[in-house]
Amino acid sequence: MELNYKQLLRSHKLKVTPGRIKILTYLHNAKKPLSIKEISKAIGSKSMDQATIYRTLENFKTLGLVKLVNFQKDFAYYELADSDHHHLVCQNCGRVENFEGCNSESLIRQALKQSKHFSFVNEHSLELFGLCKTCAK
Amino acid sequence: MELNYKQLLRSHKLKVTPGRIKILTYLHNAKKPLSIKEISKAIGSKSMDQATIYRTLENFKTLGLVKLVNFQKDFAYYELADSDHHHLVCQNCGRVENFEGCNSESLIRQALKQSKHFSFVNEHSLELFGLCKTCAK
DNA sequence: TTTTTTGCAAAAGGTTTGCAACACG
DNA sequence: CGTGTTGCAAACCTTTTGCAAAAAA
Repeated sequence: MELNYKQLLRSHKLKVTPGRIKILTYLHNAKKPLSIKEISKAIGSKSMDQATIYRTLENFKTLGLVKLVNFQKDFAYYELADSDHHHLVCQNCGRVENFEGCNSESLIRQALKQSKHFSFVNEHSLELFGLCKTCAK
Repeated sequence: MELNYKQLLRSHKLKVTPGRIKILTYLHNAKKPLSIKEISKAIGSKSMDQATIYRTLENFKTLGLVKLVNFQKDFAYYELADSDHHHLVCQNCGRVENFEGCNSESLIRQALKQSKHFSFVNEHSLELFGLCKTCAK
């Protein structure tokens, strides 16, 4: 497990450091997007400075290791870029559930057909906001 | 035109003020999401304080007059909530084009079918990021 | 006149940056 | 040992807030 992360970092020409391993491990275990605050708290603010966490995630994002997720909050959420899914988000309690099969190919094809000025789509963001069953009662 | 905005404001129990009319008019004319900075510059920072613009848009958003749009930037973009469309965004020059027909009903139906914990979706965000034809050359 | 709205200035909160010390390879 | 990485503190930028003055109804 940890070995995979070492290789992953090396393959991106990043040095293997305890902080980077911790962040990757925690993101993996969480199985949902995490805020910097959550990551910082989980890892321990004494063991890793916030600035370093910000720099690490920015770094990972640029290299495509990690995705920035839009939860309509005023701070950033990140998740590992290891699979293609989107999120159902509870507007009341913040619960997150993944879903797959957004059929982005046909969506993008259709958008480009309508478009006058675009011929290429690189990435897309899609999130659904509603209420989980507990909060809907 | 302006009369419509007066009625719109009154129907939401908001007082009609020059600033509110200006913001609605400018959003209408722009036909694309605008940042606070753009709105402030267009309206004239002397004629309307930034704090008031923030308060006005927050207000409009709560009342459903305006939508917050996710452009993966670190500041907010708003547009009039008068039609249902999404955006193609150029990652190089920032150009924005609208597209319609995202087929959200079937998307939402499919997501809820997969979901263990959700039974209701209230709203969704969807944006496509790529390169416009000019920047793709 | 009564209530809402605005301007101003200060504060808050998230994120970025410079630089010297440190650690990986 | 050399270069990439980290910690610390300060700076930055967007957004929010308190309060008194001004404007709408």
